[in-house]
Amino acid sequence: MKYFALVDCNSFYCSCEKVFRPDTRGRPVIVLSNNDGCAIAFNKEAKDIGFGEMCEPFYKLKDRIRKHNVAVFSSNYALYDNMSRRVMRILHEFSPRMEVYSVDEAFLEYDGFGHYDFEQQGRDIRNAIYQRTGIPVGVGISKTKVLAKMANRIAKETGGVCVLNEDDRIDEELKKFPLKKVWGIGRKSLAKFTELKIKTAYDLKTFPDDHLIQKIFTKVGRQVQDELRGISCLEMEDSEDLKNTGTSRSFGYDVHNKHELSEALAHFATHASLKLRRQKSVCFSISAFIHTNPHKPGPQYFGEDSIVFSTGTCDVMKLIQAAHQILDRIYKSGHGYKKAGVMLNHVVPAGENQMDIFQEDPSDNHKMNLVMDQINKRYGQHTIKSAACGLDQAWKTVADYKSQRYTTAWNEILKIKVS
DNA sequence: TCTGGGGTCCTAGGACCC
DNA sequence: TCTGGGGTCCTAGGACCC
Repeated sequence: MKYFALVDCNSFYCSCEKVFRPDTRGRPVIVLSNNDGCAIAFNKEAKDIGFGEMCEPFYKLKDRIRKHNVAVFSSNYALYDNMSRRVMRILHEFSPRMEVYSVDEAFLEYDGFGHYDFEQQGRDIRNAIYQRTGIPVGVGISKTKVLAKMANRIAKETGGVCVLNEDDRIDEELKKFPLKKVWGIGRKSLAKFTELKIKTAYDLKTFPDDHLIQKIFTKVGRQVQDELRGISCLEMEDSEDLKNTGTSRSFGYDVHNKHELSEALAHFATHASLKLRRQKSVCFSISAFIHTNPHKPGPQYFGEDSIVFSTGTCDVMKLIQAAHQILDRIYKSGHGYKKAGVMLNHVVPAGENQMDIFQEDPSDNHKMNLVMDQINKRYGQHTIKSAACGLDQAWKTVADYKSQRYTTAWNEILKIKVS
């Protein structure tokens, strides 16, 4: 019998900020999305006083934030990514079979051969991560991924570790567990389940008509149902390579000028191509889009197009060029653009490109890409870049409450004053 | 005034082929 | 004029996740 553990960092972004800002201890903490647009992460203190609705616009919260002395941060992905890596590295010591599911959570698999004291294992994981990173985590362990997810939810309310092993105990918890909290059940299917009078996880587990579930909720719904029954359908995914990747941003203001859009797209293509090169992959197509602000009244425009390459590429210059070609096709003057982005699709490992990518296309300058990456790694992001990205980048997103990159930039390292 | 960003998987249906 | 059946591949869009 296999077992799955789900380890999930408690309000991860807030916890990262708290590690370096002990003065926020005991205070509510909120982290904002890109562009300081809306609130996306809340610590327990913030949730306790009523915050917690995902993606509520920041401007609507300002009064309450002031009233409750909430500590507010712009999102600082350099910090979160680095803290995430530290957590994952520690976690890896606990099982060789690990799947990093997101920036703040990972599955561990335990095979059926060893005899494990899972309660103890859970406590050890928590202690190790907290001691070595300052990040608190919850650990849920059970027979399937869906049940491990559920155990993790329970763990967060009951002291940090929850092991669901005995069938009677599982059923008891399933009966108390609302369907909408089950992993894989979203808003749309919840409505349909309600029509079928399926309200709890237990209702779904014991629903007699499997064919009906298959018909309405497709394979996905059936898998959730089986997983709740303790039949494992969702395996560990071992490849961490992205299959698609992209970069997009909302702008700090409405952009009317095509030149600014072209700079932004160059910037996004640069960023996305770096993600490709990091995992030693190439893409066979690029798409780019620009769109107006959907929250504003008046005519909207959403322009998008793509270009397919005959050979895979991760060459930043080639991708910028392609993004600009797309912009020429989709740009319409007279609109104020609020958001744009670049996506790289049909991604495959560079080695799987029909021929060796490093010899295949002479127009791809790989040496130059490698040198640029090395310089930027050593001296900081954007030290060297294509002039197409522009210099002032006035369209940049707003981030008025950003903390320092304590762990990844020498000049922003934590300073301690002794007085 | 101010409303995020980045992913995955699945299915239906069209295009195409024999 | 009448006009089958079966298969594959691809893509757009839906749903879900963090």
